[in-house]
Parts: sequence; structure tokens; C-alpha cells
Amino acid sequence: MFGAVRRFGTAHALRAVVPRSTHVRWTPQLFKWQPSSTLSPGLVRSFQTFPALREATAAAAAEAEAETGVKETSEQEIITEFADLQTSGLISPSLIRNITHPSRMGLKTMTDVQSQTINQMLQGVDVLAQAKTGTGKTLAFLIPTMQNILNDPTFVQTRKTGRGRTGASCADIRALIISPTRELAEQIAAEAMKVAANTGLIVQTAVGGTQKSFGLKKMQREGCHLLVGTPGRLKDIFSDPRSGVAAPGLNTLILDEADRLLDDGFSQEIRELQDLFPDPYKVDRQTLMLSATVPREVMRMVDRTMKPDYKFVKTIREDEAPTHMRVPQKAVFMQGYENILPTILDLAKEYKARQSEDPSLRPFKAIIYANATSEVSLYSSVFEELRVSPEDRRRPLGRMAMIEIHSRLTQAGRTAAANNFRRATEAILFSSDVTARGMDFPDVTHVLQVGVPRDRVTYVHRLGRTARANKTGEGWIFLTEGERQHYHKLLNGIPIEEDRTSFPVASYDMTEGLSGEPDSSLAQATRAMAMLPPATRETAWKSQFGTLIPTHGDRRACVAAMNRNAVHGYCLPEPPAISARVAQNLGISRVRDLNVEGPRRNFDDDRRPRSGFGRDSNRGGFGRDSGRGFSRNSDRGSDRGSDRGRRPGGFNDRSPRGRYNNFVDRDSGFGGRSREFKPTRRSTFDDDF
DNA sequence: AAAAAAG
Repeated sequence: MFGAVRRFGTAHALRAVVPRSTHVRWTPQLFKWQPSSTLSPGLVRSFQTFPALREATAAAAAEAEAETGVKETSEQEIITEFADLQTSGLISPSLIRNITHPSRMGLKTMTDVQSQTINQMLQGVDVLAQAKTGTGKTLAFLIPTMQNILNDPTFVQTRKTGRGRTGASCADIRALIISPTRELAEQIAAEAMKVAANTGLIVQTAVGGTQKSFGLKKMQREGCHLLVGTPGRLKDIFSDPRSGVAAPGLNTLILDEADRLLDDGFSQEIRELQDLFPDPYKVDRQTLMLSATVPREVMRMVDRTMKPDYKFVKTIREDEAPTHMRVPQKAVFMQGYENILPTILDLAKEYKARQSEDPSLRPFKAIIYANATSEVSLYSSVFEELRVSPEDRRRPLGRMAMIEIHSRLTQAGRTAAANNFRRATEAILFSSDVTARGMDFPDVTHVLQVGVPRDRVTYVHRLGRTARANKTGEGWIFLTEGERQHYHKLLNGIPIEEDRTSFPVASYDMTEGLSGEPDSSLAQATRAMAMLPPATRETAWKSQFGTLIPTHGDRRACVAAMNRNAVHGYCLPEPPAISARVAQNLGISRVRDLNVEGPRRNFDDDRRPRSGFGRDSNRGGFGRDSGRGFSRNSDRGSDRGSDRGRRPGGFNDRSPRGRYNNFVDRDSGFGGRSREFKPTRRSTFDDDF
């Protein structure tokens, strides 16, 4: 019913907004794309580096031209300015004023996603929008969603009545926005509040890590029309009948970062959440999904929950070419992980020095991504140590702000970190993947990634934190030789150039000792590391181990590399001992140089002989000589009695490959009898991801 | 031992 009203209200002006470039219509039954307009010349130009995609789009354009006989829509028919949305009667003056007024958001021209989807979304049709990171997706769904609420005759504009009261109810939520991270929810809510200012629309946030009762009281007091939140807390609130919060007339459901929300970890929760909303057959509900990639999970959810006449809008334009095809990216293969902090420090120092000479360079504002929270925290502490050090010569980056963000901080700490980095002109943010998606930090000049990210999409999203809003940026990834294969496989096709020359510190062999120069990055980073509590360093080392094993081809080499890193990077007297159980879970319990704590668990089952294997066979690798040459120990180690099981004549020594495979299967769970086989999923429409 | 997200 509401949908009908909305459609009627805006129908007259719909033709005014004409999609500018590819507007692809998805027909679920046919599984076929039907391009409804042709491509701009700029679009084709942007694919010069991407032959396959170029051919595909050119073919689509030709097909569309043959069908319609129209070559290119004239520019005049396209609404690209926010102001024109008002003059055409599509969007209310108050919303447009909030967006365009210099003292407000100060925006003038719409991005491609905006000009292509606002129209569709205003009609009340379901939309699946695919657009690259940093192209203004948030505003694209906020504007029509709010306008649709305002258009609704049952929406009663409310007014402030003092003491924060508005007279609005929290039991009549009209729109719900779901985000995969708390900070992204907060960011969306902040933007929504700017757009909604003085319209009577009330925006609230519901995320975990905050006091539930506090948020509820606020909603009860102020009311709520548009709620932004994370899945867990939203589910909590809507399944609690005493919360007083309800959405019996929910008209719009938005899944931001839909691919993430519908992947393994989240999909169940999203489905349960959807069950808490009114039946869409009784209350007309529009579903909007926004995503940079459209994998199968998303299509499955689209088929299940969206109206059959939904639109699939895909935007590609020259100035919105995917970040990872546009931004210069370099890979540095380091001597070992012990070189990481000196290398990053060198990069920052070098840029800062250049920037102070060259006013055209923006201040250093970098994000450093690591794969484990404790690693993030440790790196941050090292740089903080360099910052607060009382000795000036040990303050290589001056007073540059060092900020850390990851799930192990309190929510207040996370929120503050995100806001501080947003506002900072010169700073380093040490981050886990909490900020990888959707976060909008203005003017990030560098994105640095330590180690191979967990998947390809994560790499691209992290990189997407830089080079936003027509700014430039650069991406770096720091790796070791052991990861090379995995790196190539995962990021194949992304134009990353290997850099062998920029950072001598990256290839310095730190087992040689640190020579002279106290102001070298090597010495500075190492000194700062040594200042931190050993327990912190041990924890981080163990976590890093956990992330590295799956990305390393050779587990023995990985253990050797991490042993070196423990001593020369983490400045520990010897590699921390890992419990036998953990070692087994990691699939490295039989790697000779591993420092295993306590008695070894015997992993042989009764179908196999128990020749001197297992117990104690790998201990004693770290003694007085622990500071160097762990890999060499293994060669000597074969002479020890405790290693009998590995000597020639042992049951498995003759076919090392077979033994290794057997071992890997059991310990890692891949292909083992107790775990199910999990095939790698490829995105269905991940074009350039 | 490995992000995130409900306590």
C-alpha cells in the first residue's frame, strides 16, 4: 500500500533521471543480462588495462544498440546535480539543502551510483546495486529512503518538545540499515543524521559493545524512523518484546556490504533477523542490497527475498574505475618478518622527508593492516613507543599520531579511534579488518598490508580506504618468500609491482646483528620493540603464527622464519613455546624446530606403528644457541637419539612426500576424515575483484 | 593460533 503511494507520488518525474552508463537488468529466470542503455566512451576507455572486461562491455553495448537503435543518451536528460533533484520535484528541498549547502555537506554533483540508483529506489522497487568501494553508495540509498518516508502520508512530522523529546515513537521504524561492523554502522548513522537534519526524521544506532538499556532509553525518549545497526544487536532488540522497539510498518530494509552480510559467518543471523520483521506480503517492503561484488550467496538471498521485478544496477565509469586497477601498488618481499617494522618505519620517514620538501604532497596518513588483532596492537605499541620516547633522536616520526583499532578494544575506544583517525591530518592507523570495508577516512595516502590477506576481496576493500573521492593514494604489501606462491595465486591479475629497491632495510639480514648507526630504522624499531612487555610480544608472535601457517607453502620453512622473527623481530630470548595441542591444530607438531611446550601428544592412531615417534622427538631445538640458525639445527638434530623415528629405516622416511601429505591431512583438517571438504567459492559477478 | 559479530 505504501509502495503504491510512493510510486504514484514520484512517477511523473521518473523519466527525468536516465542511467548514464551500463544499466544492467537481471532476469532471474533467464539468468541473462539485458543491458538497457549503451556505454559512454569514457567507460570503454577505463578498461584499457582490462581486455576481457573491455570486450564484454563493448559487446553488451553493441547488443543494446542493435536492440534499441539508440546510440547514446544525450547528457541533458541526465540528472547529475543534487540541486536538480529538487527542481524536478523528486527530493524535498530540506534534504537537498542539507546535502548541498556549503555549511552542511556541501555536495554538488552526484556520483554514478547515486544518479543511477536514486531514481530506482524512489520508485520503491527492490535494487541490488553493485558499485566499487568509495563511490558514494551510502548517500545513494539514504536519500531515496528518507524521501520515501517523508512522502508517506502516515508519516507525521514531529517536532522537538524540549528535554530531547520529539513525540516520535520508537515502535514505528520505517527503515532499517544493516552493516557488518559497528564503526560502519556509526558512520552511516552520522551521515544519515546530516541528511535528515531539520526534517523531523529521526535516526538511531543499535550496535554491540554498547549498553543495550542506554540505547533503548534513548530510542524510547527520542523515537526512531531509521535505524542503523549490526546484526547481533538488532536481533537482540527486535526479539525482545519488552524493548518497546518495533517496526510493524517496515518499508525499507537495506543490507550494506551485502556480500559480507551474507557470507558464512553472518547469513544465519540475517535470516533470523528477517524473520522478526512483518510479512512482506502484508506490509510492502523494499529491499536494497549494496555490494562491491555479487557472489552466489547474494544472488541466493536476492532470489529468496526480493520482489521479482527487482533491478540489478551495476555502475562502472572511468572516474570510478576499481581502486585496485587505478592505484599504484607495490609488493616488497622482505628477508623475514623481523624486517617489517623497520621497513614500515623507513617508508614513513622517507615519505615525511619528501613531503616536507614538496608542498604538493599530502601529509602522511596511513593505514597498516595486519591479520591478527594482537599483531595490530603490538605494531601500534612499537610506533607509540617511538612517538613518546623522551629521547628526541628516538622520535623518528615526531609527534605523528599512532592509533590502533580492532575488536579487542572497548567499543568506546574503537569509536574514538575511528573518529580520531578520520579527523587527523597526519597519523598512522594500525588496524585489523574492522576498517577494511566501507570506512571513509578522508585523505588516506597509504594503505600498507602485512602478510597475505585472508582473501582477495579483503585485499581490495583494504586498498579501497585510499584514493577515495578523486584523491590519489598508494598501496603496499609486505611479504616473505614463503608466501610468494600463495600471494600470486590469491592476488593474481591485480596490478601489483614487485619492488626490490626502495627499502634496503627490507632485505637486511637481521641475524647479522645491528651494526652501528643508532638512528637507523633497524635500530630504532628494534629498541622500541624491546621496551614492550615480553608477554605482549609472545602473544603477538603466537597469533601471527596462526595467520601465517595457511599462507605458507612449506611449514618447516614457516617455522624457521617465525623462529628468526621471534628472536630478531620480537626481540625474545627464544621462540615462545607452543602447546602440543596448538601445534597439532596448526599442523606443525612434527616440524623439528618447533618449540613445543610440555610432553608431546602422540598423534599416531592404532593403525600405525609407534616407532620412537611423537613424544619428545622435536624438543630441545632451542637451547643456548637459540639465537640463530634454527633451520640448521634440524640437520644436526637427525643425529639425536630422540629423532630415531625419522632416520633411514623408519616407517616413513623413504617417501617424504607421502608422509608429509598424510600428516597435513590429519593435522590441518583439510581432507581429513573428520572435517568436511570445503570448496573454494568464486564470485559469480566479481568482474574485477 | 587466525576479522567480524550478542552477552
